[in-house]
Amino acid sequence: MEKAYQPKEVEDRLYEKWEKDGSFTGQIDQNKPAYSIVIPPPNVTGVLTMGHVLNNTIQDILARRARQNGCATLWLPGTDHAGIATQTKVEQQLRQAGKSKHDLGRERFIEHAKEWRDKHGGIILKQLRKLGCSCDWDRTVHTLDQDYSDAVLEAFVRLFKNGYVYRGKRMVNWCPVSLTALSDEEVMMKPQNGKLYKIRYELVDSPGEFLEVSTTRPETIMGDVALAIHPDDERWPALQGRKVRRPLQPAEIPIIADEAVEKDFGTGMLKITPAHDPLDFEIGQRHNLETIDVLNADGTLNEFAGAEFAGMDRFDARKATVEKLREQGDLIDEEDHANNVGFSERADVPIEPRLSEQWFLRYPRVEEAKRAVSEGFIRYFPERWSKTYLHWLDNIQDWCISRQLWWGHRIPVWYRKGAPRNDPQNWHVSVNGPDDPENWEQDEDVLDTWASSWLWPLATMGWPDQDSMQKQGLEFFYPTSALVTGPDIIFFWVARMIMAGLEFKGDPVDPKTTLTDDQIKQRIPFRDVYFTGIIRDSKGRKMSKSLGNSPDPLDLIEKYGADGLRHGIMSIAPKGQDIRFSEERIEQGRNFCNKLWNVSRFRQMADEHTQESTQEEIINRINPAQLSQDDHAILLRLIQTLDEVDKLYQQYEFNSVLHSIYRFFWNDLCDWYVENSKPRMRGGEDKHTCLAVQDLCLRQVLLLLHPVTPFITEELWQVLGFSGGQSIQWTSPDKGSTISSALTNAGITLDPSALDEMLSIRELVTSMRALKADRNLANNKQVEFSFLAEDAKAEILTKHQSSILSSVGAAELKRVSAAPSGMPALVTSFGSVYLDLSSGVDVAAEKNRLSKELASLQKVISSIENKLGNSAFTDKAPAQVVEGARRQLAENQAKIKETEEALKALS
RNA sequence: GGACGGCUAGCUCAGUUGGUUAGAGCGACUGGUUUACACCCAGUAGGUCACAGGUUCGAGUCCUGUGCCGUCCACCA
Repeated sequence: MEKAYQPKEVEDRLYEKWEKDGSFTGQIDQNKPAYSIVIPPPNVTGVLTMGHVLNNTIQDILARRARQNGCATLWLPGTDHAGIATQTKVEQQLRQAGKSKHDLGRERFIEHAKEWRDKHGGIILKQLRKLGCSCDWDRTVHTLDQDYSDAVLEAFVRLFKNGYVYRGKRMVNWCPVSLTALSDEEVMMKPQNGKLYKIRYELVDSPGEFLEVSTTRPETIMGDVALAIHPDDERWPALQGRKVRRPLQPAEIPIIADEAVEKDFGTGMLKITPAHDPLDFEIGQRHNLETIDVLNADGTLNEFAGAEFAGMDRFDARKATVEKLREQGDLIDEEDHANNVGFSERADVPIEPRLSEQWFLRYPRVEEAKRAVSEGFIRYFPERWSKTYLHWLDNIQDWCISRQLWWGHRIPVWYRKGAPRNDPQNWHVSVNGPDDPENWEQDEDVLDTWASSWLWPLATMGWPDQDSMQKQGLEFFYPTSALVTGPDIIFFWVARMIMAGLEFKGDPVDPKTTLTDDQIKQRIPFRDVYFTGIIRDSKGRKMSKSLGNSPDPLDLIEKYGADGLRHGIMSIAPKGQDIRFSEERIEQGRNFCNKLWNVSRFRQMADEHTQESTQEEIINRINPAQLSQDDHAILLRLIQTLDEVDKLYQQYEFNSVLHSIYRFFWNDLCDWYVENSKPRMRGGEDKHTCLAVQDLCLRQVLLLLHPVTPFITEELWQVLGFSGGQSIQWTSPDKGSTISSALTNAGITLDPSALDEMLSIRELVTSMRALKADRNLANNKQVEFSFLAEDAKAEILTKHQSSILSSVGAAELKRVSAAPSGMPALVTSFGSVYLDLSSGVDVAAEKNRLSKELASLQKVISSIENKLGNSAFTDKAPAQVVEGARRQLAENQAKIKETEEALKALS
């Protein structure tokens, strides 16, 4: 074995073998419990980020643990077509070649985009393999696959037939760069420092008299169709029904009253521009006002804005209109104003509220979706996200699902040629289109990407085709066991998947009928949802391409190994908290693997029984008569750890899992047990027993760690001969109780007091080492100790003598009957320990040290005495606590006494 | 404006249902080639648990309020 673990020599080889052996294949097996996960499909042209590493490592841990536990396990991978993002990239690339999508036309553009996707796509799936992800790659799905596309259209058609889908002219969020409508969820509000302009409008019937109105968007004044005041506003008793002159594109517009106007904001007067503001649109509807749209789709002004501004970009036009108003004397005031502006998530430009014909979805099964989570049929980890989810459902708005793009699922609606489109009589809605296509033209728009990915758990398993569902095991694997994703897509994806599952899984249910609890349980797409945190850089900023603060996971794998990366990221991922990334953590993950490697190497150097070491065989190698207290203690700790880790895994407490394993493996097993086994292995009679105990521990540690660090654990599993010719993937760690009973059956009963004993011996060793270190004595300098203790304690010390000596670096630890004078002393729970220094002792320094010790003991004692002197405490506190305090008092008093004696002995 | 989360050692974080003297890793410092590992071992220093009240025999932990940081929702032109 190499001196240090070399991941590169192991990872690719093992991954290839696993894949070849079909380890990742999700076999339907009615004799086993099913365990399934569908991957949150990454953008097909995306590359692996740290977020993916976290997310997919967790999924892999769950999948591998399920396989170990004997489940029929499916982790289903795939990608989504990422409508806007991909189309934008392809268009960009065309533009560089001096072309636009219109030059190609729809068909050829899509062909082109597919080529582009196939060339640049799928990288991320290869990267996931590097990370060790155990996906069933034969079942990789893409949202634009034929079957998947059919499912998406089928869902649309069914929703349409049930009256959930409708077409309408409405105010939507328009992205002037991507030239498409967006859903509310795709709009991000950003605080902006803008200006609030006060503009005057002249009263038509009273020239020279003006009303003042505040606005942040003077470039839309040409679209004003009214001014509005609040009906109860007493400042303007007689304005209603009168008219003002619009200062740009002059026209007479009425003054109206509407409750939506805030009396206390600005001047209390609102200009109404129904084409460019959602609230104004509503008011316009109420008062039957006309709509003047002064903007083009790309955010430039159109001819209704007047020749002077037509063609100008909206932000240039803002400046120009302000100038014009200033010249006319209509600009009264201009002040700084902070407000929130909606930005397009993808293009990162302010969206325009825009009136347009779009397809909308009224969500199905909203009430059942709430019940699914509030009743715990679906469990959220951490639980608190359920509140966010429920709040959204309580305030749910219809979903604008049409996008003015070409890249995506084209809406399966055809209009009769030459007939008015707004009359549903002239519509044909079906998956395959009309039988006489020559008389119809299809809707130009495609569906929002999320309107395809919301079917992910269903459509990846063959829905809606009966044969495919049968073959792909929908009934077996659905509901999936767990979903691992970020809380940022609760609305985009999680909530929608739940509603889709409730609506589409199983036999259709009349929209008016509410689902029963049993139906809900069968239809939900997943049982547990684990929400990861967001990975931030060391300064707490979100990782992003533009900041360049996101490391390339592939570089990290190259440097630290996939296991190192996985271990590192998992150890810093508290449940649901954001994660502060730093490369040092990954380094620690690598170090952990190396430690595992080396303790195995140490074990192998002993060169015995490293073939065919099954659990039974290992236990048989133990000679019960030779078991030391240390053996008892480490086995007890092993059992504790097995139970603890199992519980933590079930709660998705991954960082605690690793912490627990770390403590057992590194602190207890390596630092203490293996160190203390060295003298025994020098040829003591109990060498074989000691090695067997090591094997037992190591074997379980590998099993516990395998989901997290699959490569190194598989490698060592083989090297140490635990395999019996089989991969580690199919063996689960034991429960504490099974190890216990296996030991009992072999005639081994563990002594429960061994644990405490080991801990106090370790404490003693620590103090003795510190006493040496204080005097600048090197660890390996063999010194002599003596101790003064009562018989019972002395017996224990004698029992542990050899490991104390080797751990501390001492030649002798002899019992004395009186305090030796002039020696540095240590008061411990075992009695007083004296360090024999051949050279002179700095008496003053020793006295100082002991006095400090005494003072701190006295402080502790007085606090306990206070407590015990308080009758309220002794009366009300549980007897156990009071008893603990008494015992503690006695112990500390004894220590004081000994310390005083030690002080005396110094002089 | 509303909701949620965070504030514990220089840094990153643990800290179960309130109960001994608040822990770990990293970093710092000191010492170290003992039959694995310097990607290691041993040890030391370092904390008014954000702040203010309250409940309690007892509060990092429970309650109320405040501050700061972060996230989400809403969107007064």
